Amino acid sequence: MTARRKPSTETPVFPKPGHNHARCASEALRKAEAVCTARKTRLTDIRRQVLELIWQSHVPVGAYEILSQLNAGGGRTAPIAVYRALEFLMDNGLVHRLASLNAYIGCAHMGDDHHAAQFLICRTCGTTAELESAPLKRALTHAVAERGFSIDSQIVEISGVCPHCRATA
Amino acid sequence: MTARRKPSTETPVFPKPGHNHARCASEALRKAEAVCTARKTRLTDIRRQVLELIWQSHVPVGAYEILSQLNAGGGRTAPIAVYRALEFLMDNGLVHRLASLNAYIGCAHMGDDHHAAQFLICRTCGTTAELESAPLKRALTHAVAERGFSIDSQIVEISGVCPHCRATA
DNA sequence: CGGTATAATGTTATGTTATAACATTTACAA
DNA sequence: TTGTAAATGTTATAACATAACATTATACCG
Ligand SMILES: [Zn+2]
Ligand SMILES: [Zn+2]
Ligand SMILES: [Zn+2]
Ligand SMILES: [Zn+2]
Repeated sequence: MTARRKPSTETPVFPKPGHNHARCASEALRKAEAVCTARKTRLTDIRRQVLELIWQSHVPVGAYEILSQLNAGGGRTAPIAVYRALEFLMDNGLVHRLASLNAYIGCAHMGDDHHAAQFLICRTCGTTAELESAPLKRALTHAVAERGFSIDSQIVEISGVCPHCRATA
Repeated sequence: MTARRKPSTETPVFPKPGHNHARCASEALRKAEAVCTARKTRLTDIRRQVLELIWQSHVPVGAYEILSQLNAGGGRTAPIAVYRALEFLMDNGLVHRLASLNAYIGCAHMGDDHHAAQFLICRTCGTTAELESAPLKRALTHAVAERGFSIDSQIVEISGVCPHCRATA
């Protein structure tokens, strides 16, 4: 009998170049609707548009890049509108901000109310994925507690080269 | 026989409110000189001034705050000069940038050529310390390798309340 | 339905952080 | 000393983010 890992403990795969991303995006939007319904918050037009633009890829996108895409058709949306939408999306756990890039990415675990995310950022293709390593989380919690420090929030952003770019290089 | 930890494995202490900080600062400047000598780089006036300003405390300081202190006596230094000094100091491992604060802090391990630092940031007093946890480093390295990712650089910034502020509250 | 409170968005302006491009000066060594 | 590279000066602008206040949309109650 061959031992097989349970799905829940499998190491997540880094997003592949040719994957069906339309599916990622539509799934994300569907989940976002569900989250907002559950939380009795409103996924308004502009908020949905921003979320859709963010989910165009797994590459983090800057606020002003979102803005220029919003205004591509001659719109006149102001920066603040984008930042307000981003604030809403982050408050509702739908989007994360990457401090090392000043950019935003869709949350891969909507509704799971994880507030502390760890990221892998490929410096070659830009693709970014959440790490979600329990051992890492434990090591971090332990190291911090050992120093008498109490955690509010954390940022873990790891920059490097993703498996696909390594293979291609 | 009471077991005592070896000094090298002792958990570093978070900077205490009343400590002799003048000593921290002078030590830091002395080490910085040594590092620059060893690396055959020059700790020029402006670079030293910026480093001294950064070492005024264990609270990270913004580039424009450094700038205004430099210009406090009627100077006319431009922002770019500060950024160039910061770039030099970071390249030489004398200063770190905190992405979550857009601020800079003196490196606690000058000359040890550690390029990956982890930080604890007190949201109450602002005091920030390097974590340098080997288990955390291992967990991180392992989690990343497991996903076929190769690391270039990493950011670990943990925000919370330091032991002294907890005690005071 | 109509009124009212709250949430969301619009509008304008400004604050904050960081870099580009090119000129000039300084340090150092051949 | 004189050529060269490093450092700094000067001016302008890019990139990221928020303040303050007006207006509009939404939901909820009577
Ligand atoms: Zn996808
Ligand atoms: Zn890649
Ligand atoms: Zn000190
Ligand atoms: Zn504190």
